[in-house]
Amino acid sequence: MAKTTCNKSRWVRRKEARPQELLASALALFIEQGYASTRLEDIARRAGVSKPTMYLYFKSKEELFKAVVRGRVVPVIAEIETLLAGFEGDSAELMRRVIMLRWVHAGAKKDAGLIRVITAEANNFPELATVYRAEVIGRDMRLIAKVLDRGIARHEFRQVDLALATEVLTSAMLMLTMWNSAVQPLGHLVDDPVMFLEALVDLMLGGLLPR
Amino acid sequence: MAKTTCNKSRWVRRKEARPQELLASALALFIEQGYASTRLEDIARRAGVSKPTMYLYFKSKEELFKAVVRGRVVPVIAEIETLLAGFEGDSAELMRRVIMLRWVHAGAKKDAGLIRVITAEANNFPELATVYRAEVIGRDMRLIAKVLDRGIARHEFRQVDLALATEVLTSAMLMLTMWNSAVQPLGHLVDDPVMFLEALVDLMLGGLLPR
Amino acid sequence: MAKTTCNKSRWVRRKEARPQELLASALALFIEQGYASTRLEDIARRAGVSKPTMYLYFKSKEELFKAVVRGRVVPVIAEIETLLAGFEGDSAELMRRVIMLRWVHAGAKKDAGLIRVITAEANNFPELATVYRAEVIGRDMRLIAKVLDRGIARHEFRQVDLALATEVLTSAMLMLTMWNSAVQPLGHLVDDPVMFLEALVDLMLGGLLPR
Amino acid sequence: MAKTTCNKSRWVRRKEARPQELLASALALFIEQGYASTRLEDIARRAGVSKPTMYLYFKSKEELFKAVVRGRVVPVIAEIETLLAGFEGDSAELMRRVIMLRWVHAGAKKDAGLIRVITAEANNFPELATVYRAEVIGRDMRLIAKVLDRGIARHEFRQVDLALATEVLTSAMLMLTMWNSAVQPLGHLVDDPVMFLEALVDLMLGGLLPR
DNA sequence: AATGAATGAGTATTCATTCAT
DNA sequence: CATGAATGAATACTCATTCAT
Repeated sequence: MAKTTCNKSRWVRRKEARPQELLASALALFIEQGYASTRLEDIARRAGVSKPTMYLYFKSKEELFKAVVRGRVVPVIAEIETLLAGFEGDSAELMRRVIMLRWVHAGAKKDAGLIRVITAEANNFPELATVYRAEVIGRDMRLIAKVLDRGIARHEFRQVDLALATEVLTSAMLMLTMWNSAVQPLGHLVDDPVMFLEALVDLMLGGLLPR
Repeated sequence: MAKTTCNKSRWVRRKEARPQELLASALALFIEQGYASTRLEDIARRAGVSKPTMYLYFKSKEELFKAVVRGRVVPVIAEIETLLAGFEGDSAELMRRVIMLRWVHAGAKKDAGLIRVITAEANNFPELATVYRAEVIGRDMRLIAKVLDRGIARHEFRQVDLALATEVLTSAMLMLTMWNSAVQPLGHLVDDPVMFLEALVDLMLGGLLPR
Repeated sequence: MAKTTCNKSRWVRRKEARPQELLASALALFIEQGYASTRLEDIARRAGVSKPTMYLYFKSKEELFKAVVRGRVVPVIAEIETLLAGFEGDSAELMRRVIMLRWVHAGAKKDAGLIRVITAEANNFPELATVYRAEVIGRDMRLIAKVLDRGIARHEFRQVDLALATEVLTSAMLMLTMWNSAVQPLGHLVDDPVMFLEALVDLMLGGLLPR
Repeated sequence: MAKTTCNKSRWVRRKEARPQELLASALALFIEQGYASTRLEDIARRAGVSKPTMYLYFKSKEELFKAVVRGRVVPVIAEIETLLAGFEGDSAELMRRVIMLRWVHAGAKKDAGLIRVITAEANNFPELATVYRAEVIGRDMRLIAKVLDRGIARHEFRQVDLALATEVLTSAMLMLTMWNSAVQPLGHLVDDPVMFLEALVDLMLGGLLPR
């Protein structure tokens, strides 16, 4: 059903695809240039439509931005959550896998750069920031928290403060995401994301102190 | 005697102070609203001058922005570096102190939010991003790297990869800075910065695994 | 039937006509007030459109000016050239006719005042001046030169220096044009253009010296 | 008296020289760039003073311009007039001399380009144009008219219309002046001013028709 | 549904002009 | 007298948004 849309014609398919094309175009440009610096006209052109067409689907530039953000809110890490629901094995390994998966499925993708835009526009779009914080980042954190919780419960991890440890881990991951998406000019804060993440996990698990 | 400059006329002359006032005003507004959304007029008003006055000191909005960023480049953590040059004692303690100092002296200040703006505008102002990466963030990283290096040399730390460990630690710190400056609407990613940093240090040093 | 385009709404669409209307408006105002003193807004208003509309057709005030000038370059005296191609009769008469025709068809028209603007802005728009000199004035001169050449070849004129004689004749004609277009305030340098031209021809042909 | 100004000091001399320096600077720049495009600041700099200084001597940019023009009104051709008052000899020769003198003493000088500016700004500064027309050009014309009158009276010239012949001759001369001052980009309408003038005189006197 | 054409409300920037010293 | 500092009033240009087709 739903997804089977036996498109009567290419034209009809277009009609239904338009919003998605616009959202994708907007997302890409917002990430590249920021919200304020991105011209509606460029978004339209990139989506292969004319400027006024956007107004058929979104009430304003602001609404378009909101739609872009909300579009990211839902689907991101749902899969990861299920994937790991049934995991057996030690929590250190689980942690490693979760973090890597989350990177591959989300952080590494170009779209992840949206977090940069939202952070930048936090004061101009408070509600957006709030929603994003709650739905996207919050979900990330819950993911991490679960793993930590499991590790502690199973005495595989020290009894650290759950909330704080979650924050620390998430911070490093998010920073990687932001930086990685900030394209060329910032120069890699991080040489190789995967190695960075491995080091993160290693340090988080084993600490600096010799044992 | 006499001429006790009681200037209360239409305007006041303060050649010396003006640039600093303008830079401060611009910095505050850029952090609050981002580069593109900040109107020159607002910067001027906040600095207590009229719009054209800025052009007496800066050639354009862009130059003003660059000056703002360059102004941050030099002084930030010079003090910390000296402070710690003569430190005696174990490296774990040193790490704790460095991170806390850096927070108090730099990250906690409102100005630190500039990193958000630069990250956001990285593609629009590549040179700026490069400079900032090299001069400001780079210095941060060198600071951390020194501590790690010392710890490893003295066998107080495990023999981790220096570069990667530095990246991990710095990332978490920078994320804290960005988030903390993103004011209200993003909601605290981090409840209490100091506790966050303590947790960071604790985890970094001791790891999650029980010993 | 039906849709008899009775557009009386906030604005009207006339893609085809607009550029010409704008050019005409700009030409008139440039001639009246000069390039620098003419405000884009006035040009727009006079053309019955809003300011931004001009940017739909011309990239900048400068481009608009260039277009105005280039628009004059082509068509001016083409007709005269053909008209006179087949002329039979003595060269004195031909000279008289050419000069009068050129006046009626070009110099007497309001548009001719453009030469004043171009002369005034010669240093600010060198390329324009060059083009105008070559294409418009140059054509005028070639016209005159042909007549002179013919007269000399047929021994109807003295064997004067062709180039110089052309310059002299053209100068007087152009001055008439400039002055005539400079409207009221300069006071007529010339009382009656036609009489002026007749005197010019008469003097040029017969000279002052009695024979 | 008057002109002997035994300047007490260099400083005092300065004070008296200032207006002249400003006028000269303004004249040069107005000729080069036109009235509207010339910035007060540039005029001041070229005169070696600061912007506000001009306001000590002239009420506004407009007044400065007027002063520039009025300054030209008086002295220009006074000398020529006297020089020729006592001329003996035939009028053809007189005509030649007058025109050449007038060129050397006035038209050839850079300042003569002012006529271009005034022509350009005729509509914006009507009074100026009127004054200039009457005082400067008018004097030129009277000069020519005298010569013509003399020639006709002495039966050395044909009995042409005095006013019209004057206009024709003056036009060519003025055009030469305007063009010559319009610097490089217009390309010489006239290859060599002196040869141009010789041709002018020759044609005016002898005409094109063979005798 | 889609768009070419048009515009209102800005925004950075310039420049003649004026204070206060 | 002279000027560094400051500004009000413009002006070119941009951009999100809307109309009419």
